[in-house]
Amino acid sequence: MTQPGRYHHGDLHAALLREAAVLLREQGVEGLSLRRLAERAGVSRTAPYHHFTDKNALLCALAEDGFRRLDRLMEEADFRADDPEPGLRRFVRGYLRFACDDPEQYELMFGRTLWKTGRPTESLTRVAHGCFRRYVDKLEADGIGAHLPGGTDALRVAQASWATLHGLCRLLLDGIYVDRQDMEAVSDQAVALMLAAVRPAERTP
Amino acid sequence: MTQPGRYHHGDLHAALLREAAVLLREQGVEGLSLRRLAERAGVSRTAPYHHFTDKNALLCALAEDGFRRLDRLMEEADFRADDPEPGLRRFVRGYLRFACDDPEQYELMFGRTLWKTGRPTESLTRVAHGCFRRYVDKLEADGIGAHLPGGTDALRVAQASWATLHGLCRLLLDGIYVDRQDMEAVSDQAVALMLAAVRPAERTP
DNA sequence: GTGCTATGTTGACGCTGTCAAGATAACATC
DNA sequence: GATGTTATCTTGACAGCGTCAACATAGCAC
Repeated sequence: MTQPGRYHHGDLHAALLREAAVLLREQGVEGLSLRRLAERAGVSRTAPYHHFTDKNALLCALAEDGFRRLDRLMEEADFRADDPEPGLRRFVRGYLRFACDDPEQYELMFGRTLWKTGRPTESLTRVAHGCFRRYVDKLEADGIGAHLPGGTDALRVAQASWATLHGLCRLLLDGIYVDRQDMEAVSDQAVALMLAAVRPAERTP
Repeated sequence: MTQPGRYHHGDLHAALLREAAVLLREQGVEGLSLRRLAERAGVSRTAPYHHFTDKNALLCALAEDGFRRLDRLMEEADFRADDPEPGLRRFVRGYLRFACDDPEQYELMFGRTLWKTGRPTESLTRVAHGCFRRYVDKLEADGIGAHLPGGTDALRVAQASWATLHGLCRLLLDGIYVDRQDMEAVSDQAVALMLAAVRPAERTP
């Protein structure tokens, strides 16, 4: 595909994304420069600009792939109404594993690079929101909603619980207040937290 | 202090930190370059290197200031044993306000820039950990520990609940799954989550 | 005054993203 | 098959960045 003698690359678009994913995993966003990327793909510095309007655009495409994988993880989630615990526990572990398997990818997906500094592509926003939407729907459809006390929106539970997961991943990956060896215990604690959220009505005053 | 005719600045160290805080607030970390900083302080490009070994060192100092302010917020926290809710609610609001008042500062304090990419100063690490330590101690001393079911460590509760707060801030500030107008509701939900965590023993099976 | 040290200066290097202008290949149309 | 259009890739250039080396100046101890 990348024949050396050819003036045209063949499928630079895909090659760039592929190489970018590798570079991201190995070096993080900071190590991912368009120039180095181009070099690895055996192409000149500015060639990528014919396939991505921007560095931002390329990163968005990369993050989008990540969200699609995360979405697949979402599909598999199953919060059974009679006892949500095992499903929830499996989901939490899956989420954490996703983040820990490729920290740089997770960072890119949820980090400030895209959402704050750069501007997220419309396409990226759609996929990312679809992923969250699926989580909310899952929570509702699988009957969690039925357990909620009056006035508590499933959306709020979704937001708060996702925040817990996300915060855990960030603290873990950046190594601030949680480190790798705490992971299991804190993960369990997070599950307990989230579980408690969906049945606060059972609390005794 | 910054008299134009003088060769020596007078107190460049402090001036740099002061100007850096402004620049950070206005433009974010991305807009904070040493060169621009030097220019604003009315000094040449490399002058800052006589006061900070590195850009990383300067950022660490900046973040350290933030942690000291956060620590003061920690001191004021008061989780009463008989009913932790109002204290917890006040604390959560305070934390969120802290993050929202100066998002860029919060980002710097907890972001990847310092903890992952750059290397945090020993001094920064000490202050940041002290801040968390105080939270754990507070939880324990204020009697939350007494409510915990056997085997649940206050440290775990601290980690999980801080993760919730942190995740909430990140989602909020980066504008991913939570936006400003959800803040109040999600904040309440977070309080409920954290509250549930400290009295799961009261759950009925 | 003499020397030492802290603090400031300019020059330079390599890296970055990105634009402009030109070269080449591929492909559609005649 | 020749021609024109378009997609793709090239080199050259620019401004910005962090940082090092070499040099200049001020302040302070002796």
